[in-house]
Amino acid sequence: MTLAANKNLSRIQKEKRSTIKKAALEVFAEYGLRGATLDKIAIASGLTKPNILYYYSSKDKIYFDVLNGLLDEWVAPLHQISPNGDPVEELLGYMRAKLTMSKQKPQESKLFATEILHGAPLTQNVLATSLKKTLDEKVAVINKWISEKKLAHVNGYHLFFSIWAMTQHYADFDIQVRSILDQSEDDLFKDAEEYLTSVLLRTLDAKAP
Amino acid sequence: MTLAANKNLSRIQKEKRSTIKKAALEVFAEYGLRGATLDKIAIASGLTKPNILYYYSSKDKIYFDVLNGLLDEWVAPLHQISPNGDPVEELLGYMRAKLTMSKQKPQESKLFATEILHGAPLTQNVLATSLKKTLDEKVAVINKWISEKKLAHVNGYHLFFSIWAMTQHYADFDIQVRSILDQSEDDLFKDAEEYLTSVLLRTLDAKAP
DNA sequence: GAGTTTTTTGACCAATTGGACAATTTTTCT
DNA sequence: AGAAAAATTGTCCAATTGGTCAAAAAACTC
Repeated sequence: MTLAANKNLSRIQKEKRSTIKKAALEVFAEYGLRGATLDKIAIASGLTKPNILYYYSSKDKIYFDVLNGLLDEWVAPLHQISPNGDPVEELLGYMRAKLTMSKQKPQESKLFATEILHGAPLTQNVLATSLKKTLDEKVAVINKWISEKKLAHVNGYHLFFSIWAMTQHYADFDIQVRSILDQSEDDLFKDAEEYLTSVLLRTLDAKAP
Repeated sequence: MTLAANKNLSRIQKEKRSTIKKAALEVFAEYGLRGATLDKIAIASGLTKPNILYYYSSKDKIYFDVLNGLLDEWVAPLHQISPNGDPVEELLGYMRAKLTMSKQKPQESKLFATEILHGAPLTQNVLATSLKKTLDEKVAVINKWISEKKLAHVNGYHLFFSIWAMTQHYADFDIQVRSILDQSEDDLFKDAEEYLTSVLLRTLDAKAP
């Protein structure tokens, strides 16, 4: 956790804060920080505006709290990559975890994308410290694997960028994807996984030029 | 052009509309439609707010005009893919064109991303008709190439999705990329092109399982 | 250069916004 | 049950917003 959470909160406080965060996620994901209004969050949560401000002293505080909850979740799958596993399997697993997040938590992905797109006012710090540190470590693992000939010679940083980009695309740009492909969600993600698996397998295969 | 443009406009009208659109692109790309204000556009353009409203009757009209100019540009490289060229070269060229756009027109990319992310209120129509039509054609070309054994057996739609995602990522998420990689822009895009070329070459190679 | 049209602007307005606050209601604790 | 604490809400406010309008200033025509 980035912030001490649920410390000395009553049952009602925990419930209401959770209700507010859930509603706020919907609204922020759809409208962004500046486009979201307390009235919209109030309606989405079924609470009154002053009641929301009783739990969060400002709109920005809500945004901060929602976003902080997201960041940990966003980085989490990265920690699952084990230096001891099979390189290709580890990275395929990471891609699948990210793709699953896109399917099951599209709002979170969109909110994160909006935040970065608009200058990452609240996250730049975390990106430059915590995320960079974790990623540096994982890229070191990649480079070790490459030196052991277990992986094709790829740029580790850009490998992760491309995995992020390709998987999050299905959440962030879902409207575009769905304008073009008229499939059920399950079929779409099945095809996506198949395609991405094929791309990664070919990209990472140590036995290629 | 999506709309009849510059029809019977005086010199001043052309100049001022262009000034407004340029300033509006900056502001919309940074703040989104709802976060952008006429005051910000006024300051960015050096005009007064009523003067802007003399040329565009509303904020939405400005957004509409700016976005429409973008859409053509966004789809254009797709038309350059020729069924008669070498398949891999054609698709590599397309990827490079999109990557160059990300480098040279990041604001356009961000504005487009924001629009899609927030539900594509103005573009959904274009996506579902014009873009879908063009993409269907190009995927047909891909499938022809595959049947001629000139290309690996890939899902054409997801191939394009991944090219879009990977190239636009460098514009849309530049803040994240730059938080992690502390390079000059030129070096960054050189590495990106090298990596993406390698991914595409391996993904598209007809002589692989 | 007078007259007409186009462009520009200061002052203003109504609606929406984030937020304050006192009063009321509900919950909790004994 | 009754006091104290916590939760809820109706009402209000100042700031910001998109947009109007009449008057002034420039630009263009003859």
